[in-house]
Amino acid sequence: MAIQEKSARAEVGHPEGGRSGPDERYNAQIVESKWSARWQQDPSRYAAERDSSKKKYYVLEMLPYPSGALHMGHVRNYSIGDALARYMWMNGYNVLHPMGWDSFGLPAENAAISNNTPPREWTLRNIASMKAQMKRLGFAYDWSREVTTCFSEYYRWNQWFFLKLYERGLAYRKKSKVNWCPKCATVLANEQVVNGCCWRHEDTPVEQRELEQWFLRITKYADELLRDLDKLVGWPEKVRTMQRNWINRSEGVLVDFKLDYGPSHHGFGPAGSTITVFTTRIDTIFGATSIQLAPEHPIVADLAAQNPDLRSKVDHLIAEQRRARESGDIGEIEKHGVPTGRYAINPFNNERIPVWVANYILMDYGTGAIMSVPAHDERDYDFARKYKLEIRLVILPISNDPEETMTEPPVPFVAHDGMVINSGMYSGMSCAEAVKKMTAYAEQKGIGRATVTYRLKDWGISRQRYWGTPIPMLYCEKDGIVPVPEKDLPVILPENVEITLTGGSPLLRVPEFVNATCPKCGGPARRETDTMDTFVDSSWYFYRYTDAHNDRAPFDGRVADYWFPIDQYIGGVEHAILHLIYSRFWTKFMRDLGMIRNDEPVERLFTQGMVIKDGAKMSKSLGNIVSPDEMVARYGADAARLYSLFAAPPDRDLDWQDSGIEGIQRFLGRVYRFFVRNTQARTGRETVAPALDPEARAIQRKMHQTIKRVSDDFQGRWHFNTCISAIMELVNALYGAEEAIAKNAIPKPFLRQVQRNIVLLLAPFAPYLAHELWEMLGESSTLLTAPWPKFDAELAKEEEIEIPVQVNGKLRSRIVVPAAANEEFVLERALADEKVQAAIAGKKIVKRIYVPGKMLNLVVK
RNA sequence: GCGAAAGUGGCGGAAUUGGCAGACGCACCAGACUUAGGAUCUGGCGGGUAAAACCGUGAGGGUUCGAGUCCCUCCUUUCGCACCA
Repeated sequence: MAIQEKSARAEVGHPEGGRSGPDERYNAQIVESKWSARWQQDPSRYAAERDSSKKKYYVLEMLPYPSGALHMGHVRNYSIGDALARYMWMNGYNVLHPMGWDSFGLPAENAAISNNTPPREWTLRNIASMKAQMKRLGFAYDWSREVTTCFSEYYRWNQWFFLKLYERGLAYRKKSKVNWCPKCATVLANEQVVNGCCWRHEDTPVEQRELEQWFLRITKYADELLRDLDKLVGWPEKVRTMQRNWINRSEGVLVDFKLDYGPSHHGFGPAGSTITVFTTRIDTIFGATSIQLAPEHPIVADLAAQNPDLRSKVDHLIAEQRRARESGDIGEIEKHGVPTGRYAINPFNNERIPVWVANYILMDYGTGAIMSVPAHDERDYDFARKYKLEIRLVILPISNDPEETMTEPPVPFVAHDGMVINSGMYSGMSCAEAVKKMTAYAEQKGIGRATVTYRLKDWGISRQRYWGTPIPMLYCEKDGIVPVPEKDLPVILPENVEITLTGGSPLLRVPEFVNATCPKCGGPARRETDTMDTFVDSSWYFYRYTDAHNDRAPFDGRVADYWFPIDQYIGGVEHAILHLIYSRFWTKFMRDLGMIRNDEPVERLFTQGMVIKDGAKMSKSLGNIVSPDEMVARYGADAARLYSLFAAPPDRDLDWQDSGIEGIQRFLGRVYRFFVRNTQARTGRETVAPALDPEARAIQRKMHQTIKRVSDDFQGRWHFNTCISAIMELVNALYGAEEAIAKNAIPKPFLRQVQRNIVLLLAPFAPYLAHELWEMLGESSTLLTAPWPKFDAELAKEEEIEIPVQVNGKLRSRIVVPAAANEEFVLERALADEKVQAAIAGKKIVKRIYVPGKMLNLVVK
């Protein structure tokens, strides 16, 4: 209520007033509606040029999910991107600044269930309202290139890509353990599991299910995805590290240990007679004193089949691992295990070592089996201590001191740069040498091979959901898995589908969809009813912007070639390993298809901080949401945008304060009022007199300094908060000069130049006010492409500078000297200063440090 | 546990290269204009003092003529990774 009263009153303004009368008051609502209406009339206003001779600049903000309304995080993201796009326009670039909708996904289905609205209708309605919000906020998007991923014009190309992947063996179907979110009622990719829970439901533990699924062979590009991270120097180091960790390449050796169950044993189970372990430390193999298997290892299943006691113990370990995974503190659980009573032979020394099952061995990494070397691995050490297994030292530290080398190190000794001992013919070698020789030996004897293991797994893209891209595959009784022929694309997602979160994919219950004809034999076939992960949609959408209406291909490679790579991509860090790794993979695949020539999609990446309120991330459950609509209604779009840039540097979290945006609103009003009071119609000739009075000169200096500060930040740190401070300082200086203006001490043409530059500096940040003032100045050119102001380094220089004078490092006085003064002059003035004299009285100057233009320090005794 | 970033007035934040700590804004205080102020303008605003001195950038050490900034130890917060063999 209070809010409404307030805004109502602000809109009307107040009939009377002190210094600022009614016509001086800045009414953002009226001014912004006026410009908004004008901008709508020219849809090609922000269109990128085709066949331009200008240098291109592709600036992109991550496309939103059409949830229904923008939140402040969006506003911040887009305010950064929009400021940059406008800055680049003003610098003469051919700018591509598009926007679209990541519009497939589960929330649409949830909405369908809770409000009985079809997902498509719900989604399109949301898009319409969010698009209106974006327009009201004044973001300069080229809407002629809008991409909506839930339209068949778009998702048919997802299907087309899928066929290409399938042709090249990069899409395959396999039955495997997959992550299942019970709330989403669908499978999740590894990347979508966060701390053992669903990425969308942080309190819902992910379950494991055995399902037939489609996978994309992203691991084929694992090495390149890792290697090329080094090239991405325009990316935050943090994101590169996260991707490196996620891919987690490790070089090692697979070694076969033959099972030796002894004479009483009758045959092996279906899993065979060999345990293959993966190790990165084959040099320690003579120190292996047991084999440890993951509880879900097939050999364990064989052994447990004959041993009910072992079965129950193993089941216990499996349950424990699952609990740990779900609670997210894998790694914290205590290590324990059970002996199987069986043995395996170390192929290097023919030693019989016991086979155990341990809860710290993961089935989904390496081979799910390790050789345990307690003396040289911390986990193996803990385990061996607990179960009294032998700890055998086979590596010694190397030191320059010969005596030290021979000293036994405390175990576990995990260094890689030691010397091998107790290892037969390998004793005396360095670790590195032993690794080489032992690997060669294993390969020669056929008992092992060098290999590379990744944590990165193939990308499971099947989703048992309705609102996504249908996977263009058919199952024929006679011909098996058959791809839908390219000419039959798109496979259209049917409408009027009953949506529930139980009973598998909703498409299963649509016979017209499921029942199809096999293109090979003409017989009956069943259509794949799973849809694609929505991260497929976002893996290549930014290529579509370059050629958004192509109906013969996803895009024209020649056009994409002009625009790619994206010069600047801006979004939240939460996509560091999801979207940003998938889209790198997709780019490499498209390159290998011959569609594009770039290896990477994004030249520079910027991850903006979150918007925080009262110390917590804005969320509905905490009730600390600030609605952009409300901010626009109360303070205007300019104020909302400007504040989102002013409150903190863009890479840091932003603490939203309502009183802060009021300050920004005041600033905009101050600028406006200054223009209203001091703008005069342009006279014919406008040349700025070369010599200015000191008061005008001070303004001129400040103006050039401000231009420099703002320009520098766009080129460098993007600390728009300080840019805006700088503009505020310039405006404050003009307020201080109003008396001088009144008595004509500031030449009018010069003042006009200052005003013009202020508008240009404001244009990327507060486009509405900037346009209003541009018009007020009588400018007829398009502000969007008006040249960015240049600063003159000479004019920005101070003529007189204040030099702090320190005595023994303590500030004692400040003296004002001409900027060009030399050291002798500064010293002379300093020594003449009373306070300095007092500080050095009776002492001798033993040293002096003069930093030209910065400070003078006298060291006295 | 490992790794990264951060810690500055009542608050958001400045100080880009080791060189005047606290720009700019908020809040607050005072004055002006006012019937009125939640508008606007002007001034004040780290602590301390009558004024100075002096103290002050998470804590403690160090390097330096000089440290918010560099080095060492520690604390706190946030983020990432976490039985990865």
